[in-house]
Amino acid sequence: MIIHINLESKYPIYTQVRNQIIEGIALGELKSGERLPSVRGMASDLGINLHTVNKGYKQLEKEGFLQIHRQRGVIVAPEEHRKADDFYREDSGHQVKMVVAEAICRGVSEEEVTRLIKETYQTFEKGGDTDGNSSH
Amino acid sequence: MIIHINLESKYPIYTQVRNQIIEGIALGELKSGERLPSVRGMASDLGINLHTVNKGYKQLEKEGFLQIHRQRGVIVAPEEHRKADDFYREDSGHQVKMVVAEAICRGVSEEEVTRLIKETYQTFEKGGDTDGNSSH
Amino acid sequence: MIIHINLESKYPIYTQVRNQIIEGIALGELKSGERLPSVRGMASDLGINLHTVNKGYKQLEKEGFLQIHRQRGVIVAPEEHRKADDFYREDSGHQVKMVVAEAICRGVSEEEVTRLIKETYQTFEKGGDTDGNSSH
Amino acid sequence: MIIHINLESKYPIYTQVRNQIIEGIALGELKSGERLPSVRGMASDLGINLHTVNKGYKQLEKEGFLQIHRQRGVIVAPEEHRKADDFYREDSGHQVKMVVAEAICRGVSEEEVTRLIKETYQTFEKGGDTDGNSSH
DNA sequence: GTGGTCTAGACCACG
DNA sequence: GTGGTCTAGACCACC
Repeated sequence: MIIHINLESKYPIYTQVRNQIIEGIALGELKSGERLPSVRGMASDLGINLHTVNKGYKQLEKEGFLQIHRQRGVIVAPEEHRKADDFYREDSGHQVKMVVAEAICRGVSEEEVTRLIKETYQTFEKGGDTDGNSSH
Repeated sequence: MIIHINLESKYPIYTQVRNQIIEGIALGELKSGERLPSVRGMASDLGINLHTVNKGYKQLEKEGFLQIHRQRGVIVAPEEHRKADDFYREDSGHQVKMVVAEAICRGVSEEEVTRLIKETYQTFEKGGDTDGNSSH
Repeated sequence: MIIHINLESKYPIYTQVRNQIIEGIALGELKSGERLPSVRGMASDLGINLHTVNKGYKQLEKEGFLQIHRQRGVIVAPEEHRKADDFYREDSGHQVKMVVAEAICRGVSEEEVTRLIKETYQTFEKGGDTDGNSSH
Repeated sequence: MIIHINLESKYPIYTQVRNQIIEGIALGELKSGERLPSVRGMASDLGINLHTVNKGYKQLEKEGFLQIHRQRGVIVAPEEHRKADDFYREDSGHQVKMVVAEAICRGVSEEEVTRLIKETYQTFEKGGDTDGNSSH
């Protein structure tokens, strides 16, 4: 599981960390129960501040993706802990709404969006993220 | 065109303004060439500062959704000005990737996501004519 | 002498009027002593506010390009009245400096800039220099 | 890198800041990757408001001259990010046209303009001080 | 009356 | 300590 940090990105670093860990789980690179590097280790690997990594981990814990134990370290939560809840549904619904609204405004058809979704699913099923590190 | 501001939202106010104007355009409530309230008028309606509205308007102008004229106010840009460009495609691609990744992590199937997209498109289409013939 | 107003331009309308009158003089379309449309006439032709035309005219008068008489209307000033003065030299020097500075920053060579200047001069000379006996 | 603000100038303060930073880059005083003062520092140095500095920085970022990072401050963009694009070419073409038109009207010969361009280039190449009357 | 510019001062997000 | 956001209020440019 390699994480790429783009210091030029408009997204804060802790969000990049969070996003790429979620991608890792979706790709199957990170499995339930698997252990992640310690906050210090990850921060050192990425050359960033340890508070930044900690913030990403904490958010993932709050969202049900990770479990943080004082002694046992950080592990990927079992699937049951990260089922879709109301908060997730509301948030993703909003994101989808904005993606669709902007697509309509820009003249992108529903077929194109659906195809993009399908292709994106395939990249995850294939287990190959080919998108490298664009704008993380 | 009514805009609701949520001061508790994690999204900054100017982004909420931006998003809801994009929704309005997608819904066809705002048509090309139509005039938006002045920054002062909108700010007063929403109970927020005029600079905040101005920032939302400026971003929409940069993105090609609006045109801001010195004294003639703010109008919705013609469709040609808001076609999909590379910057948009990269950004929306990233958003879609994160939506899909989180959906996979949360056990949401591709069918569910596709259905949500479809339903969202329908809510916009139901809104009626999404501009396109306003230029005659 | 036809003037085109671009309401979408970032330049104020009165500046567009001013600029195009200067271009007209440079092209020889407007000759010394020639009469310009009245403020009202020009405003009506262009479909703009008469104060806007008036502001453009007033600036040109201040700069020595026009003479405004209550009775005889607006005429192009004789060449002697629009010779280069210190104020002009300072201002154009500053404009040239910024053009050059930005060209350097953007990797545009001196040759390219000089060529652009030459080409621009040619477009004006092609327009036909019939303005008295100037030596340009 | 010293910036002079002229409160009496017809150019807005944020533009003066922008222009002089571009001059600094052209002169080689500011090199790619070099850090600029923080908005607060610069504002304090110049005796102006931090929002004014911020606006100048933001414009330079939009134009590709600077990169603004959340916590790492403001740095000069690498040369690749500030290559000539269509928008620049159109804008500089217009500026050159007006400089030439006014020069013709004022009886300034093409040779004089070309010489001024050459001299201006030399002041930048020399890395010398051109600041006699910058944006005053 | 419109948007543009500038100021002043506060709190937050980020690292 | 950095830039980001938001507020409040002033005056100017433009039409």
